[in-house]
Amino acid sequence: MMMNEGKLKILQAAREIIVEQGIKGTTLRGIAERAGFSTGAIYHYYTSKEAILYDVMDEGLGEVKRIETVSQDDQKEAAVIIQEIYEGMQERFQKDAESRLQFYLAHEAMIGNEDIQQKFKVKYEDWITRIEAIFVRAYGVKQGPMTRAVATWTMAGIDGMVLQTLLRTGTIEPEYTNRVLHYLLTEGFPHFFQLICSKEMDRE
Amino acid sequence: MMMNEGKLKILQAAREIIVEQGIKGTTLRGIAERAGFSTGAIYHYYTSKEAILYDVMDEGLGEVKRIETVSQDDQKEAAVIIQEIYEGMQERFQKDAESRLQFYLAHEAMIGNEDIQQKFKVKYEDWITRIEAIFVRAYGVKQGPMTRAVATWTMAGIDGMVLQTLLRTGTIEPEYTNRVLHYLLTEGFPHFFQLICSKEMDRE
Amino acid sequence: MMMNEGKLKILQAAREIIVEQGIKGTTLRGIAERAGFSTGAIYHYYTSKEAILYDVMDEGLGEVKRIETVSQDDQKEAAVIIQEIYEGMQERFQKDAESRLQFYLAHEAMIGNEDIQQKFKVKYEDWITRIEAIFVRAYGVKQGPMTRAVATWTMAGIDGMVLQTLLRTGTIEPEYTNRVLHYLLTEGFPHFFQLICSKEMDRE
Amino acid sequence: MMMNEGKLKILQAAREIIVEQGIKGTTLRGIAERAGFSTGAIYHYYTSKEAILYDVMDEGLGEVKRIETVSQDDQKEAAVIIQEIYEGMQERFQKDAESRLQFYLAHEAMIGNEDIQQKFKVKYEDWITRIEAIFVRAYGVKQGPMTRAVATWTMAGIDGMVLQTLLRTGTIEPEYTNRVLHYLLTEGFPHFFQLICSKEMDRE
DNA sequence: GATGAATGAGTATTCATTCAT
DNA sequence: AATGAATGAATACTCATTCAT
Repeated sequence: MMMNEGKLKILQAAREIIVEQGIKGTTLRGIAERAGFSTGAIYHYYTSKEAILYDVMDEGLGEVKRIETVSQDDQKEAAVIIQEIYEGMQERFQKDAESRLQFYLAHEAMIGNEDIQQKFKVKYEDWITRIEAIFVRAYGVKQGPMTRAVATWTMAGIDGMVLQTLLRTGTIEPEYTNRVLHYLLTEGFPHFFQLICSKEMDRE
Repeated sequence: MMMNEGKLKILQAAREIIVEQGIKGTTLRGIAERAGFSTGAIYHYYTSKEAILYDVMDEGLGEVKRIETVSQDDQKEAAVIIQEIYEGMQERFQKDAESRLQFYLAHEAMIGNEDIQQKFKVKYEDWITRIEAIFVRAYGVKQGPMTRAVATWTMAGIDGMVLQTLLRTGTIEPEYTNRVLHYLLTEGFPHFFQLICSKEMDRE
Repeated sequence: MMMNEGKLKILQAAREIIVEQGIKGTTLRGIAERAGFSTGAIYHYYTSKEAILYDVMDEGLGEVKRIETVSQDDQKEAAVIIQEIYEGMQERFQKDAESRLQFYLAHEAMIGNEDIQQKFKVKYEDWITRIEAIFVRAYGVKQGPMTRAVATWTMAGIDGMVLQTLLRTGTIEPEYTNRVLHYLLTEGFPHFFQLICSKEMDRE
Repeated sequence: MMMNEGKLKILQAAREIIVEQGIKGTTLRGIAERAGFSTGAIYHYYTSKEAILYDVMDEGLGEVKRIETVSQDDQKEAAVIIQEIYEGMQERFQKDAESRLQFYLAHEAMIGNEDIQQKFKVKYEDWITRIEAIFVRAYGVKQGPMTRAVATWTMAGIDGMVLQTLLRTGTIEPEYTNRVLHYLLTEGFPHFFQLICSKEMDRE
């Protein structure tokens, strides 16, 4: 998707304003001003405000990696991989602006924008698949509905923690939740998969 | 808090419109029309739109129990308690409209509404404390930062799953995520607390 | 003009609010509340807000004496009479609320309310006539266009000083303006009338 | 201060409506219509109705000289100077629209608009200072609290006469009040200052 | 392409007035 | 008489969109 300089400026401006003011507080004039255009000029690049928001969402969801693909270096031990994902999540919690944009877009999607809903579906599939792949490699388990389910809950847990961070609920020190996360990744999940495997075997 | 019929009609109308259109799309005129009032009549019950939204939120967050307080019947076995909380969560995932309202309010809180932010803070504290209490009783562990941390993650997981539900990501069948939830509650968490306890002892 | 208790309460309330908030800020509901009535009840006493304002003006202008009629005690010396009028004016400058009401009504009259304009005309005639009478008696001059003109300027000066007081211009200490007023009344005006009289005689 | 055509149109429209209907009756829609704009267009020039009124006042009070600065031509005799100020006042009484605007603004200031109140304070100081300077030069007296006090009363008298004119009290023919004004300026005030000076000397 | 003035429908809010009770 | 809920037109203000230049 070729995108000229003007469009990029507009998108960047829109993203910034959405993060600062929310979609409700994002006006065309505000976007134009921040992008360095006149209000009228915007219409040379986009036919409507709606169109801009659509592209913001498109780009916004596209850019976010959330969970980086773990390097395909097979030599790495499980512990290293887990450490990497742990640090990745930690980093995720810091990215306030990006998370904010994400939740604002989710909000828009919920209101009924089906295009965005479809994009979210694809994105979540991608994110969860990546997490699942990491688990499969790190824990040496067979990929299947249960690995997917664990990955889904992991994704959900991250979303929920980010939400609490954005809402500034401050109900607990990160120190403790991090220890839980670390334990889950290094000991809880492995143990969990063992239980499942043995159960599955029991069934067989 | 006595609440007359007019206020109830207005709140109900506001709630419905928020769920359908989001807070952005919720106009006073819309509320008035759906409540069967003229625009001016609204002001007999509420001094501003802000005040209506505040009440919607107050009621909205107040009504939602999310995790029911576990009955104080000490005779119950851990398994029964866990089953109760499991079913409570299941039920939670069904309440689409209520969840939607919750996320819209969260959105508003993020944009900067400090009243709502404060409410959320209080609510999350309450919810998490309840979950923690259940864990303490069910698993027979001592209450402390780690029980709180686990409760916080549980809350986060639920939020994240509700979000995925509302976004209709449909990345996995509920059957599997439910099994993960069930395992976590019945075996994962107990084992997890054991690990922590033994670690704590090692330290000593 | 018989006036029942309800009407009096309403008028008093209206007067107070006008003084505090101006006519613009005077609402029927506000009047009703302060008068201890329901909004609807007002309409048993007055057919419209306009009618209330009209009565406020009627009463308002009627009550104000501005320059009290000097007692008709002929024994008094000029100096005493002048002292009385001087003190009357001093007192006038203190009556902030009453002055305020007066200027608000004048404002309304200027906007085009002809009834009020007529009332003001009558009132000013009355006020000026009183001042003139005092001058005639105190200075022992013959009543005529010139005594009237001096009285008119005196009235104007008082109005202007009250206006500056209400506007809080604070351009000078009352001490000095009072001395000017005192000199004018005790020496300036007598001298002034002498000059005129001699001029008039010159003409003859 | 560059002021484009649109702003000027709006100010002119606002001024006219204020004079016709008072500030209370001055609506944005009314201004827009008379200025030949749509309601929204107004906001390209002014950020609020408040801002328009502020500019009206700023211009309104700024333009009004009331008492022109007497030419600094030292050759002029006292009589000439006094004649000039006398004619200036005469002219003042004619400017109905301008005076009306002034009283409407004063009304607004009294209601509590602190910006306008401040402007009035500055303006009155300026006006009175000018009158005082004229007196000092014309009568050859030393500037001090008493010259200021006389100037203040002169200003007050003018205001009061303008008020009576606007209210159409018509209690006396201008012929007579003008004669009083003329006598005051040419003989009353000089004599008055003599009296004061001699009194001051008596004290010493 | 670019500008920014102009549009007009839409928003929350106010308030004199009405009317069923 | 009295209430106060209800009305609806009016108010200031916003903003996506258009269009002459």
